[in-house]
Amino acid sequence: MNKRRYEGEQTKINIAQQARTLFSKKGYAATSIQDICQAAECSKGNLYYHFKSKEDLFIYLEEQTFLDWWEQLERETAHCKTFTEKLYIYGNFAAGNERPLYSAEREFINIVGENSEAAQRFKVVAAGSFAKTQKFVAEGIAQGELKKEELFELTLIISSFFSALNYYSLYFMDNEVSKALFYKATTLLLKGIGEEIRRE
Amino acid sequence: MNKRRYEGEQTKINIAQQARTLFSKKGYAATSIQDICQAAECSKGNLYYHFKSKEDLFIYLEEQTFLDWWEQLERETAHCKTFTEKLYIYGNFAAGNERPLYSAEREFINIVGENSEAAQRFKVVAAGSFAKTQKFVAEGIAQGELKKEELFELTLIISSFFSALNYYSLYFMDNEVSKALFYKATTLLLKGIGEEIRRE
DNA sequence: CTTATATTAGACCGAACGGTCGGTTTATAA
DNA sequence: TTATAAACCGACCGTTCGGTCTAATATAAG
Repeated sequence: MNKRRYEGEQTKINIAQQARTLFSKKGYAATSIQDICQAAECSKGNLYYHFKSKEDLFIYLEEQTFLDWWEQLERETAHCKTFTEKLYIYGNFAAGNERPLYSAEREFINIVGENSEAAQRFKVVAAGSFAKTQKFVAEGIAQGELKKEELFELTLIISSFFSALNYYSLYFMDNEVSKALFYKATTLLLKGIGEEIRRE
Repeated sequence: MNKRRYEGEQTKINIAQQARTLFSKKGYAATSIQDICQAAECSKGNLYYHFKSKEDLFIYLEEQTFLDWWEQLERETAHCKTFTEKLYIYGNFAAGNERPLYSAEREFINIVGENSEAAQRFKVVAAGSFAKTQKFVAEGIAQGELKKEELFELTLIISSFFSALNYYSLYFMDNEVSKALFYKATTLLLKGIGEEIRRE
């Protein structure tokens, strides 16, 4: 009972991957189960064998992506000495497609309903992600590289800054150009967009 | 042929208003025509008498909202002497619900298709809005209050900064608290989140 | 070989959706 | 008063969606 199990696992992974691409590209509602099956080259029955529902699949992706994202970030920032360096890497990550479900998240909540079980599960994941970011930001403050603003607010500002830039920049440019923009944006976020002339 | 015309116009306005609220709260897909009819207390036939389709209604709102938004902003910033003052007002605007279709926009494009006629019409509106913002930012640079960064990039950064903050802050707080956050965020955007200790 | 189980397929279902259509109401012009 | 057209209604239609179900197949275990 091994080869069978393995192949099934592979199928599940493949479905998840295709679904992630589609959800991130087309959003939650506009991606139908049929679309996913077509992309993954599997039948509907097969998909529903591996996932309980569309909601379930989405949340699975959300959890998965969240874990991968932070794991990778932590690995790549392990060698950094300053928080500033880490922030640039964080920005570079956000510029990529590594966590591409932003645009579908709110949509998902809207459709399944704010108080549904699915929304609750989703919020647990989101809260976990936010907590990670908050810890990340706290480090920056502790190291004296960020202004001593209220932690929650500062985290909200930083995380929304990057996620939005990702969201919007994809309208206009491809990934490579986007990364250059993110580098500049990180600098501006750190040093401000304002000219320093006035020292009132 | 007067009272009739007037009432018809009122009905249309009412439908648009209710639709706007719903779209901004629930998104595009999750808001059904029935929902809108129920909120506007009118029949489906009546809605389709005033609007050609759901797409049409959405684009109508987008145009309408875009015009109102800038008109109001220009009125309220007319007295400002510095760009900085204007930016705070811009931020305050973004914190409110005055242009609430952000979350539904990408969704809309996804659903109607990138190359559909509806998407093209939408993009005209979006481009108009972006052009306005760009002009706004250019003023800030010209007045020496913003760093002389590349105009397009700086505009993208600023506009996405505020729209995202709006998007995310609504997860956590109501409008009043949100406005306070936006004030602080504007300051940080101008002066940077980084601590200035190092002058390497 | 037989049996149990994991996996896959796709026809099918009811619900909900956007949109249509024939008909009704009502203010106004004649 | 009557004719007209704007404004409005809600039953209805075709389609698509998420999801189910039954049958078939492949494989491990006995």
